[in-house]
Amino acid sequence: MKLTRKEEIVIVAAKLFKEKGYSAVSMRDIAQQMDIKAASLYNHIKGKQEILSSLVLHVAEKFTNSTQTITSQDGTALQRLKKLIEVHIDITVHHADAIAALNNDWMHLDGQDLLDFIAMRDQYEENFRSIIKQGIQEKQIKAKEPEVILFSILSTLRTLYLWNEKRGKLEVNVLKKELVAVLISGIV
Amino acid sequence: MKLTRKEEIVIVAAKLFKEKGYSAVSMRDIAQQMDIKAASLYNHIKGKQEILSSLVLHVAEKFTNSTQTITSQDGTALQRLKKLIEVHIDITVHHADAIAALNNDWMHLDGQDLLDFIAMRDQYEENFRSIIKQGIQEKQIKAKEPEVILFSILSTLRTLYLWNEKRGKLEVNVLKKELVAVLISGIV
DNA sequence: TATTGTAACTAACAATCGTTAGTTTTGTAA
DNA sequence: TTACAAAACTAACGATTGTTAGTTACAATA
Repeated sequence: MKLTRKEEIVIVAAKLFKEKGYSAVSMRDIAQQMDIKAASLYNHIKGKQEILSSLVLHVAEKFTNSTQTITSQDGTALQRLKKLIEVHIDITVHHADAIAALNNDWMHLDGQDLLDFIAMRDQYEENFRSIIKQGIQEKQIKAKEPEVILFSILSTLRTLYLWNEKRGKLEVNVLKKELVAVLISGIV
Repeated sequence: MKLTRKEEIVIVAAKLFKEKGYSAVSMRDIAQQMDIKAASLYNHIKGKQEILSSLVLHVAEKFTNSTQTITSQDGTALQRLKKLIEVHIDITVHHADAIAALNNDWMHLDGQDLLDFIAMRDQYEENFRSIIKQGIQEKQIKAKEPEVILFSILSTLRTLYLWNEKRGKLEVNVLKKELVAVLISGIV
C-alpha cells in the first residue's frame, strides 16, 4: 500500500482544505506541510485544480457506485434505505477529509469536472429520493413530504465528516446502529 | 426600514460569500456587485474582516439570545426541544445568507471575534445538549447516545439554509411542522 | 563507471489581493 | 448660492497568488 507522491500531496491538501477551505490554502501552504518548495509540487501534479478534482471526483464516484448497487438490489424500500445510510457512514468514516472538500469546495471545480460532479450529485440524490418515495408507497414510511425526509437524512449524513473526530470512543458499528435508529425511528 | 450603506454592503457580500466562500470573494467582486469601485467600500467599512464579523456575530447573537430564553422557560424537555427547533428554523429562513457564512466561514474570523464566536457556538450546543439529556432523564426521549441525537438534529438545522431556496412553495409553517415531526418522531 | 529518471531546488513572471492616499463628484441644508 | 458632509473616484502600494523555466541532487540500473 505504498502511496505515490501525488497521492501524498492530495492527502495533505485535503487536510488543509478541510480546515480553511480550498481558496484559503495556497500551494506554498501545501508544500510547506510536505517540507518541500511550492514549485516542486508541479513535478507530480498539473496544478491546484487537479488536486481538488482528484480529491472530490474520486470520493464522489465511490458514493455513486455503491448507491447504484444498492438501489438495484432486492428487499423492501426501508431495508435499502438503511443499507444506503450505512454505506454512506462507512465511506464518510474512511474519507472524512475528502468529504469536507466534496461538501464545501465542489463549486471551485471547473469545466467538465464541475459538470461531472453535479451530475453524480444529482443522481445520488435522485436514488435516495426514489427509495423514500417507494417506502411511502409501500406504507413503510410515514406519508410526510418526501423532500423533507430526504433533506433531513442527507443533511445529517453530509455533516457526519465534521463529527467523526469528536466521535471518539464511539465505535463505527455502534455509531451506525445508533444513527440509523435515530434517523429512521426518531427519538421519542 | 432604510438600510445604511454599510448594511447594504454586508448583505451583498453575504450573497457572494454563500456562493463561493469568504476567501474566494474579493473586495472588487463585492464592489462590482454594487456598481462602485473597491476603494469606495472603505468609506463605509474598515475592511473585509469587518464585513465577515458583522455578518457572523450578528446572527450568532440571535441564536444565542433566543436559545437562552427558551432554555430558561417552563415546560417539559420535549416541549422546549420543539420550540428550540422552531426558532432555529425561523432564524434560518430569515437570514439564510448570513448563516452560510456562519457555517462555512467562521474560521476566517480573527482575534476576539473568533473567540466570541466559538464561545457562543459552544454555549448554543450546550443548551441543546442539556435539554436532550433532560428529556432522556424524564423518559420522554429514547435512551440513545445523547451526542448522536444532538448531532443529527443540529446537522439538519444547520444545513437548512441550503435548502431554503429549493423549499419553493412549501410554506414556513408547514416546513416547521413537518421538520419537527421528522426530527422528533422519525419516519416509520 | 556512466546513464537515466525522479524529485528536489532557485528565481522569477504576470495577475490579483486588501488597502491607503489624495481628489472629485454629489446631494442637502443654510 | 454657498458650505459642508457623504460617497464616489483614480492611482498606486506591497504582499501574495498560481505557475513556469531552467538547474541541481540523488538513487537505481546498465
